[in-house]
Amino acid sequence: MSQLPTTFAALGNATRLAIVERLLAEGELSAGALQADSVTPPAMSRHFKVLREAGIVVQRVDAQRRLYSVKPEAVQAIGEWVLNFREFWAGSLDRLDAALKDAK
Amino acid sequence: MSQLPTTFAALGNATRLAIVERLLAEGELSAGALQADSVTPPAMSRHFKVLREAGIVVQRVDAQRRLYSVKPEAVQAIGEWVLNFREFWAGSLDRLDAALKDAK
DNA sequence: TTGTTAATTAACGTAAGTGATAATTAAGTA
DNA sequence: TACTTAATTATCACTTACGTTAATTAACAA
Repeated sequence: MSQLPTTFAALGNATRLAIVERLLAEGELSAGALQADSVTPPAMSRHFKVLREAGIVVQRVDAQRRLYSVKPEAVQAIGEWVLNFREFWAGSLDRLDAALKDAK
Repeated sequence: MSQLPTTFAALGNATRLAIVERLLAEGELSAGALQADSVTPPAMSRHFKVLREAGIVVQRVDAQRRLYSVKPEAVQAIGEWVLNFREFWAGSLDRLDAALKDAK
């Protein structure tokens, strides 16, 4: 069974999407560096857990710090889902198919 | 403000993702044709509402029937979100950028 | 050892999501 | 006018999601 619904659900929260976008833009960051002003650390911690369990991020331990980064496969899976329906885009996206394969 | 979290949240449910996938693969379908065995019609109806309010599908009325179809922009927005981080894919997806623009 | 920093887990309250059955609306059809 | 079909809205029950404060774990520093 596909875990795409789980992936989408995890990204279906503004705080978590912002976390993922920062990690994609800036690379590996600690929980503290990702801390949002609008939410408390415990709440952030549970958002990280949701992202981990959805297979979107991985955690690396460095002393007291927890360093997070995005798993490329997760974002790639979304890209491929969009591509599966490329006929919908007037068949103009076939080039992406090869591009995604190259990235593997 | 972006409505991407709303889009992802709407697709973060297996029943709704299945609805969207059928509409993408088969085109416009009625609520009845989309009816899943595992859920009751009222539940399906509310799933349609979530998808409508997220801007993912549009409803067209034909007598007693409600015909649904996917809004291309919604899927396109997801594709563009993935592309925004194409550096993450080793910069190999630049061709998709043009492809998505062509589809507009 | 004691204190500080970083992050998580525990416990709790409240809001939102999801499902069911029953009732309602609206449009055909006999 | 009934009757049937298609779908939605109303109501209710239950679960999950999300946020808070307090407590705990783990690692480093004085």
